[in-house]
Amino acid sequence: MSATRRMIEVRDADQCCPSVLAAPMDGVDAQRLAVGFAALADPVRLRILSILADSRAGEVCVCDLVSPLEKSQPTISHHLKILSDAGLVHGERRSKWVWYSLDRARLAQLQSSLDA
Amino acid sequence: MSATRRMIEVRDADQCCPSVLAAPMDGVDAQRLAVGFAALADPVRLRILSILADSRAGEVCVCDLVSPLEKSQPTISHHLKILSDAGLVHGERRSKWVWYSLDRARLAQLQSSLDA
DNA sequence: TCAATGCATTGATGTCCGTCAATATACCAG
DNA sequence: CTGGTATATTGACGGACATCAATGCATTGA
Repeated sequence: MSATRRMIEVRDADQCCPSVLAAPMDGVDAQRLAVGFAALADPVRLRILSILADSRAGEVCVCDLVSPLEKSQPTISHHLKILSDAGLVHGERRSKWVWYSLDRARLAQLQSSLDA
Repeated sequence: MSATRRMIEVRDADQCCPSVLAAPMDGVDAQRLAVGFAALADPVRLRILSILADSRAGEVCVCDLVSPLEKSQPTISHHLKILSDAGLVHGERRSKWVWYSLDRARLAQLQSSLDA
């Protein structure tokens, strides 16, 4: 899988944001939403999002996450892949480093699915 | 455990809603938030919340959940306990039935933890 | 070309979770 | 008290997940 290929699967505007409270949800919508919240259901991943949100440049490389989170580098990569599959972050390779940034729009979608 | 005892552990207003995006989160806050999102990270539980939100009286008994969700009664009870422990629903016994209702304030807390 | 660095993937391990059958508990009607 | 109904709990099973060591791949610099 090439680096330039990795973005095509990320998002489809229609399939992301049913509302929990607006109407009875069918199993398919519920399953999709559950995957989104599952990405948020881990303290390491929440802290990754938090660090990304707080970064000056809006992005950080993996090497800058390992030490503050006190997890191994493979573990951090694992969590970044889950966040990336959920559309919450995007990674871009620049020379030796991969820079990850937050997708605030995707986060807002999940948030709005909880609208009253 | 008696029915009247079950409410004491439910909530403490201070411990529920750190913000993901406002500042770097410590592990304790992240852990607490992750527990909240984990309660939302299952399609059956999301559909329970959805059914509760859509109910006329604002509450439904367990017996009204089993058939639409196509899960066994113990499974539904299991999910209701998880939602209850997370403070997202509350159950009240009235005669033979236990009526569950949505805690919209708790849901709003989780939602606001994703504020930009 | 070679060694070093940054990141991803694989494989293994222990733990947690969703599910249901069986059982227990609570309540009510008779 | 007895039987029936509604819900909760227990125990067991299979699958998913978090974690890390080892390894692979890509990039850079010498």
